[in-house]
Amino acid sequence: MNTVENNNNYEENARFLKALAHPTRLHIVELIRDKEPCVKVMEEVLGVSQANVSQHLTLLRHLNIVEAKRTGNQVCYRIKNPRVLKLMDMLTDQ
Amino acid sequence: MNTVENNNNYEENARFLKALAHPTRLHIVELIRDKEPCVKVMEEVLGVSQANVSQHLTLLRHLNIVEAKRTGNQVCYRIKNPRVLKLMDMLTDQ
DNA sequence: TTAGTATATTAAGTTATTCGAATATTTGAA
DNA sequence: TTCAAATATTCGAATAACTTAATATACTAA
Repeated sequence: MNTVENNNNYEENARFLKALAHPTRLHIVELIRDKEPCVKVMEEVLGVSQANVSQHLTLLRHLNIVEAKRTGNQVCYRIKNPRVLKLMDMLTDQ
Repeated sequence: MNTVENNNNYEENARFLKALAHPTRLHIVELIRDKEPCVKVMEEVLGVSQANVSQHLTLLRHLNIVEAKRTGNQVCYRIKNPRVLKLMDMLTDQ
C-alpha cells in the first residue's frame, strides 16, 4: 500500500462517514434497516418535509448506501451497502 | 425511548461521525491508534501544515475523541473514546 | 384526457467547514 | 533574561452543506 492508495482510502472513508453524519440520514438508515419504507412513510415518521427527505435519500443513493425500487406510485428504499449496518450496530451498542 | 431521546441520539451520533468524516482526521486517528505521536511527527507524516494539524486535533479533542498530554516541549495525543477504534476497525475490514 | 398522489429536482438564502496566513503561547536551553 | 522550537489560536476568504419554497416528473384512477 503506497501513500496514494492510503490517501484514497481516507478520502473514500471520509465521504462514507460524511454521508451518514447527519441526524436525519441516520434516522432514515435506521428506518430502512428493518423495513423497506416508501418516501411518504419516512416523511411522516421523520417529521420533515417531503423535499428534504427526498434530498437526503438522493444523497444516500448517490453514495450507494441505499437503493430505490419503484412500485407503482411509490418508491421504496432499502440498504445497498451492508457496511452501513455494521456502522449502525457500532453506534447502537452504547 | 421517546422521540426526543431518539432525536438526541441521532444528533449526538451525527456529531461523532462528522468529527471523523475528514480524510486528515481519519489519518490522524489511525496514527494515534498505535503510538502516541506528538504534533510535529503527525505534521510530517500527514504532509499538512502545523496549524492545520492543530486545528483538526482541537476539533477531535473537543469531541472527546482524543486527549493530549504535554511532555516538555511537545504535546502527544492518544485515543480517549474507545468507540472510535471500533469505527476504524469497521472501516478497515474491506 | 384530467385530476390527484407520490416523488424528484432546482434555485436561493443561510449557515457550517475548511484552509492559509498571521500571531500568540508554552517550554527548554543558552 | 533571550532565543528557538513546538503547539495553539484567531481571522478571513473560499467552498460546501443545509433548508425552504417552488416546480417538475411519474404514476394511478376516473
